[in-house]
Amino acid sequence: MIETVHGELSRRERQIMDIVYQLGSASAAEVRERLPQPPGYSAVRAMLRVLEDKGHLEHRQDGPRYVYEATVPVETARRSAVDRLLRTFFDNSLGEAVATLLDSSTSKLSREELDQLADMIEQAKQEGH
Amino acid sequence: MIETVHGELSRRERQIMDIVYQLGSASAAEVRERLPQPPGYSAVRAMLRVLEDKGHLEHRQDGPRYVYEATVPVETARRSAVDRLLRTFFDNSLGEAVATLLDSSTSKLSREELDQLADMIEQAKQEGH
DNA sequence: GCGGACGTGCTAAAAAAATAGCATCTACCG
DNA sequence: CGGTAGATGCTATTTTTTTAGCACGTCCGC
Repeated sequence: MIETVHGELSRRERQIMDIVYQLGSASAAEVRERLPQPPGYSAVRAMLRVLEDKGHLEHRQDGPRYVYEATVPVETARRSAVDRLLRTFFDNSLGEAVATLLDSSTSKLSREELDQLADMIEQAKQEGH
Repeated sequence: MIETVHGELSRRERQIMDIVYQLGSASAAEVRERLPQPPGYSAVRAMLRVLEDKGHLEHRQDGPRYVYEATVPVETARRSAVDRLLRTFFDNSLGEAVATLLDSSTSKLSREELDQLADMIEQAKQEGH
């Protein structure tokens, strides 16, 4: 079982990885802007370097600056993040989890999205039996 | 915005909080058993104490031993964990998230569960318009 | 009642993480 | 050009995390 993002990372490292995943790719400055109680610029750079050493990030040169990106593709990281959430908070019950998502107050689903989901469930039923 | 569990915790602290949430409540020994590369027993106890100091845990006496529990109710922690996941990996798209859950290879949904979900979506449609 | 297994509290120490500072390099504008 | 803004690579230092150890208390079976 791979934990990919969480589990073995320190506090700041985790925060940084989250930001990088959220943005897709990011420069040191972009990361810094989004860090809570952001440390100095070089602190951020130092941590990016560490994360690169550990193999979690890689950079490419973009003009004058480095742009970092996760080595583990977002789909994979997402998958394991979901698994982790499921395990920790939903006792691995997919149903419960979907239920919580659906009644999320954070964001509303549009009619189309609901239809899409209904289709997906329908399809799951087909495949299921 | 409350991050409740993640964000401000150190590596071990996070691991411990996850375990406590997963179990509902736990003794030092139970936590230790589940920690990856578990440290010594007193190390675990020390961290539980720290987490209690910080206000994340509280304990009650259960016979001879302490049993720890999160101060923030599961529902709340769950909610903010979900929000975080949504933000980090799904660009706040509920639809995408549900989709990922549904095609999870980790666990299959039973016919009943699928029906339940269909109902929930139906209901969301009702409320929605 | 006595000894051991299993608790706890506290403290000290080792290890890791987080941060800042400096020297240097490069691109670009006036 | 020359200088300024913004990068980078290192290294040193401070702070936090993580861990172990010791002294003491309590419950239970023999």
